[in-house]
This record gives sequence, C-alpha cells and structure tokens, in this order.
Amino acid sequence: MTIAKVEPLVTTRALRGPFDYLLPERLGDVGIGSVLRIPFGRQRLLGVVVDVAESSELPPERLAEPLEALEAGASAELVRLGLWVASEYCSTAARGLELALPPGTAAAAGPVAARRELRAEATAAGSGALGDDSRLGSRQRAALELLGAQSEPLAAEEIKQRAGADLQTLRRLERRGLVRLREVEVSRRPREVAVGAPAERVELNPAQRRATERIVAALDSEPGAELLLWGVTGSGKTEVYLAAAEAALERGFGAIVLVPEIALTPQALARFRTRLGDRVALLHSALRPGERRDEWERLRRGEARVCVGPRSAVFAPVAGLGLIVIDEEHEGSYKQESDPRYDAREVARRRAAESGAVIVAGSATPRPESWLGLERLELPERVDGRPLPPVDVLDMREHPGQAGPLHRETASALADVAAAGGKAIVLLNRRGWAPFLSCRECGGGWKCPECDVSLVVHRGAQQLRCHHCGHAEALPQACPGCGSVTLAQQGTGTERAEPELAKLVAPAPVFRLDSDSAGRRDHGEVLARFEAAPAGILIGTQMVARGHDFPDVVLSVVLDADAALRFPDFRAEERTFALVSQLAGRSGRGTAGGRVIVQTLAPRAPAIAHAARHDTPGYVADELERRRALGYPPFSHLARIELSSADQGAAQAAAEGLRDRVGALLPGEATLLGPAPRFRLRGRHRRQLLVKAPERGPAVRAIREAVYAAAAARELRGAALSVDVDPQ
DNA sequence: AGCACGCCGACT
DNA sequence: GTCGGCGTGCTC
Repeated sequence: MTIAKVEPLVTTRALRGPFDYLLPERLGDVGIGSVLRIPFGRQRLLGVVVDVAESSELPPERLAEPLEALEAGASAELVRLGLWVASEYCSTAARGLELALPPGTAAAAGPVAARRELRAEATAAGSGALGDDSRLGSRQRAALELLGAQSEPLAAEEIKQRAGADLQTLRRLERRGLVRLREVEVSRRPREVAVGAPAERVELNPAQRRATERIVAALDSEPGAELLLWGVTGSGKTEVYLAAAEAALERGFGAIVLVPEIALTPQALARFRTRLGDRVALLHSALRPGERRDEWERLRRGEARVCVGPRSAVFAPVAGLGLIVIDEEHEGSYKQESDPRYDAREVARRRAAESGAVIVAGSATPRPESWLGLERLELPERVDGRPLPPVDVLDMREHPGQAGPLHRETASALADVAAAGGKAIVLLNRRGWAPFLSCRECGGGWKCPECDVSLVVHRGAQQLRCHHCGHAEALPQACPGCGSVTLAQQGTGTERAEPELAKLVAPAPVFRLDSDSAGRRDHGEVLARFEAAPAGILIGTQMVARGHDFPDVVLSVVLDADAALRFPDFRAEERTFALVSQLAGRSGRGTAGGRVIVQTLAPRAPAIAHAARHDTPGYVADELERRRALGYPPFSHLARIELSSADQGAAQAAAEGLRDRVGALLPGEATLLGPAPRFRLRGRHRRQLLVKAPERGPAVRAIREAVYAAAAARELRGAALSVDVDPQ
C-alpha cells in the first residue's frame, strides 16, 4: 500500500492538510512534487504530493484515490522550499507550493500545454527519388528538393511557406516512404531585446580577479557560503557575476541570477546570453504563459543551467544549484508585497544552505545587515579608473517661494551642460504633473474613492489618478464643494518638470522616462534615443538611476532627495542613501568628468551627507549605531500582521482577536503593538499588528500558531491576512 | 474553499 | 405548514 500525502491547492487558511490518498499502480511514477487531480468532498481539486508513505493513520476504506497525475510537477527540493516559505511567512501550504510548481499550474485556465510541431525530413529513398524517374508532383518535388538541402528536420509550416507543399502533400510523401514526419516539442522562447551590452570578454582588473577567485574558492570548497560583493557603480560587478557563473558551469553546477525588477532583466539576460549562450533561461511574470512554461521546462530538463529573473526566479527548477547571484541586494523589490510576503534574499539563503550553493550578493550600497553579517569582497574603483564625481548638496530651504522645482544653481548647471552639448540625468521620484490638487477658495482636495490617498494630476491625460489602485477620473474644472474655479496644482512631478526643463535647455532635447511616458516595452527605446543623441537631458523616476550605462553623462541631479525621509519608516534612511549614491555613480564615467547635484530640504540628514561624500562605510557604521540604539533590525526582528477587509468592522474585529491570540503566545521579551489603522487601499480597510522581538524564531512561531488557530476557529472570516516578517 | 446538515424566523 | 438565513462540521 502506497500512500501519498497531498496538499490541495486551495486558497483558504481554514483547511489544514496534508490529506492521505491511496496511490494505485495505474498512476505510474508518482512522487514528492507530483501534481494530482484529487476528489475532495464533492469537489475535484489539484493537489501536490508532499510526502509518500507506506501506511496511513486512517483505515484504507476511508482513503480515496487520485483521479490522475498531471505531467509536470516540482522537484522534492522545491517542495521543501515551498513548504518552508509557507511556514516561515505564516502563509498556507498551497500558496508556498504554488511558487515551486510549473507556472500556471494553479491558474484557472490550468497548466499551459507544450507546443508541438510537425517536422519533416527526407528519407534516403526520398533523396533518391529526385534523381530517378519516380513520378512526383511539382509540389512534392519542391518539398523534396527543399528537404534534401536540409541537415535538420524542417517544420511543416515552413515547408508550406517555402515550397508550397501543404500537410496533405507531406502525408502522401510519407506514405510512399520518401519523407519521415515526426511531432516534436518545441520551446517558445522570449523575444530578445537588443541592448548595447559588451559581448566580448573583458580582462578583469585586479580587484575583480580577487573577488572572482574568492567566489570560485567557495564554489570548490565552501557550500552554503555567503559573500557580499561591494562595488561602487561602474566597478564591474556584472563581469564578476559572469565569471562566477562560468566557473559554476565548468564545475557542472547550475546558477540563478536574481535582478531587482523585470525592467532590468533584458539587460542582464543579454549579457549572460552573449557569454553563456543557450544555457541561460529567463523567467518572469511578464513573459507570455507559453514562453514562461517553456523556459521553466528548459531549466527542469537541464537544457538551460542558468536562470535570470526577478525574485520569483529564486524558485527556478535548477538542479545541482551551485551559485545564486543577488544583484543590487539592497533593493526592496526582493520582498513580495502580497501573501506569502517572502524575501527572495532569505529564500535564497535557505535554498543555498539546503543545496550547498554559494550566494554572491552585490551592491554599491549594501544593507547594513549584509555589511555586518557577510564576508565582504570589494571593488573600490570604477573600471574606467575615473574618480567618483563631486556632489553638491543644495539646501532648498534657502530657496523659498520660487516658481518651479529647480534651484537657481541647478538650473544654471543644466543650462551650461546643454549649451556645451553634453548630457545630464535628472531624477524626480514622482510621476504625473502635480502630486495633488486643491481648491484655493475652500482648501478642499481630491481623494481616491478606494484608497485614503490624494489623487495626482495628470495633465496630458486630463485626469486625476490614484497611484495605488489605478483609479482615474476626469480633471475637474471647478471645486464640487464651493464651486470655485481657482484650483491649485500643488508640487511638481516628472510630467510638469519635462517642459520646464525643455524651456531651460532648448534646443537640446529632453527625454522623459517613467511608467506614464512610455509603455513598459518602450522604456528601452527611450533610453536608446537618449543614448544615441549627441546631447540632451533625461528626466524620470528612479528607473533613470538603475542599471543603465551612459558614459557621456556629465551631470546628475536629484530633485527632492529627502522625499523618502518624510515617511515614518526605519528603512527610509537606507533607501535615500542608496538612491543618491546610485545616481552619483552614474555621472562622469566618460572622459568629460562629472558633477552631481542633490536638492533637499534636509541637507544634514546623515543619509544625504554620507552619500554626498561617497562614504558607504561611514554611513553604514552610523546607521548600524542608530539601529542599535533604537533596537531596530538587525538588532531585533520585526513582524507585521496585516488584516484587511472591505468591511471596517470585520478588519478591526479580526485584528483584535488576533492580538489577543498572539499576545498569549509571544515570549516575554517581545512587544506587541496595535491594532493600528493603515490607510485604506483598493477599497479595503486595513489594520496592522506589529511584533518586535529579540529572536525571530519564537516570534514567528507564536504568530504562526495564533494565525492557524484563528483561521481554524473561523475568526478570520471576511478578512484577509498576511504576515510580513522582516518588513522593508 | 465549497458543500451539506441543521436549527430558527416570515411568507406563498 | 415550508423557504431560506448562516452557524458548524467535514473533506483523505
């Protein structure tokens, strides 16, 4: 008797698996990771085998048999990883396992099918038939001539196009033994985006070589090692990643390369592809379902051994994993913002520890916890040997009541660059025309009906938009409260800054890059035009600061650098430091040298002052001291429990119930705050509980038990819950 | 989750 | 008298 322990793929928290099923012989090779269609009460569900046993606690007559086994499943290693994520982030087994399954398995549309293609090749008789007096129709002859010139079987579709022979013709030739037809599985491959990536192997400089040697040594003898690659922008971290991946492949290992966001995957992919060829696969959610499935399948079969992608790629089915690269390890996007709120960096650590892989986390501005905890490899200089540019911090408090977002000095610096025919980048981390609109008569404002946030003026679209839920309404002509027609557009976003800059630097062109300015796919095109232009200004949101290389940029400007500091968030400092440092690293890489201007209302803030001096060690030391004094991570652990519901009372009641349960289970040294209201989002009222504890394990365990008990008691009905361990 | 069973109020 | 409200239990 073989029993499969199965977790049904359902979204509820109230269901506690696994459930036992009797495995009949006819299902064939079913093991951990197999996906089964199972009878479950009156329903038919998909379920994942999480274990196989010889006996069950239940008598055999109470056990049901699965209806069928699906073709694709996950490896036992990834099943363990998925269950670990479910447990660690207090989610459900189903949601953890879904991450490990072939893409689309749990989707309503069901798993994506493989693409099959009919291919034909000429047999020996077929090649011979052209020469002898076999009677052949003109289409038949054309097909055989075409096939005779091929060394590989040709797709039927292509034969039709090139020789005019359709499927019927080919079938007839097949019956005469002149052609062999075969159905093969073909992989749908993501379209490559050509970006000017250096294809040729460059000689590593001494620092790059030392770093690579250290990583290779770890590959050879220190499974589970974690290394921090700290290199200023432009110091050639990617070359080190490439060399490390090559070394891993030479040793028969596979590799995963995590990049912070989908927009950056084409660049990363291109560089890995040109060096490592077809052994590189790309996985992310913006691929077409068929492409995504096929890239996943290429990895599972071992045809591809390196996976490039954003956080979800940490679950890529790479067997014999030897290396995980985490590029820009400080980026917040490694954290998933919905349940399970996993941190890809933590999942990578877990996976590396289990599989014996080596982690290389790279950044110009590492997180304080990485700086503190990891062995550091340093790339202190840019590959071009140029020094980092000088940074001027401009105090906007001395600049009151000025029309426009630019400091006098910033404006003249930009005008000078344009006049000299140079290039500059301007970062303004705010989309739209104006962040909010208000009535000059009564002071009234416009809020999103679904979220508790101000609507943003988008003048081109003549709309007010919510940047949280996407709600849009027509730009009002008058105040609905008092009827006044004098409305004030407060503040400046990228849309408004663009024409102001254009006026300032004319006739030099201005290019705008934000998620409004171009469709996602056209971002590359905007960047390419900026790159190709002899002179001009690029203005945009933080995407202008990331991942792009423009050697001829001589001036970089950050407007409102302290915007993030105004949020009550202990990571605001860290984010501001990273943003300013990143942009500073983008300037003056070419021969012209460079300059950086930072406009801020908080010129003395440590994050800004240290970034201006390019002083990462100094900043991290200060920040760690502050964290220690305040008892923040890494000197404590935080966990946030968020409850949300369309019904305010339900959110509050669920939060209060959970507070009592968590409080009763939490160790004495831990503190519990809340429920505190968070701003309404997408029509959902939200409450949060915050746990601060010296040890992460016991705190997470207490939360997990409390959540499971509350779900079992149906106290969470009508409210959604997600637990954010180590929030960003 | 999804479904059945079961125990109380207002309707053809 | 029954239709249906949703509270409770169960699914291998």
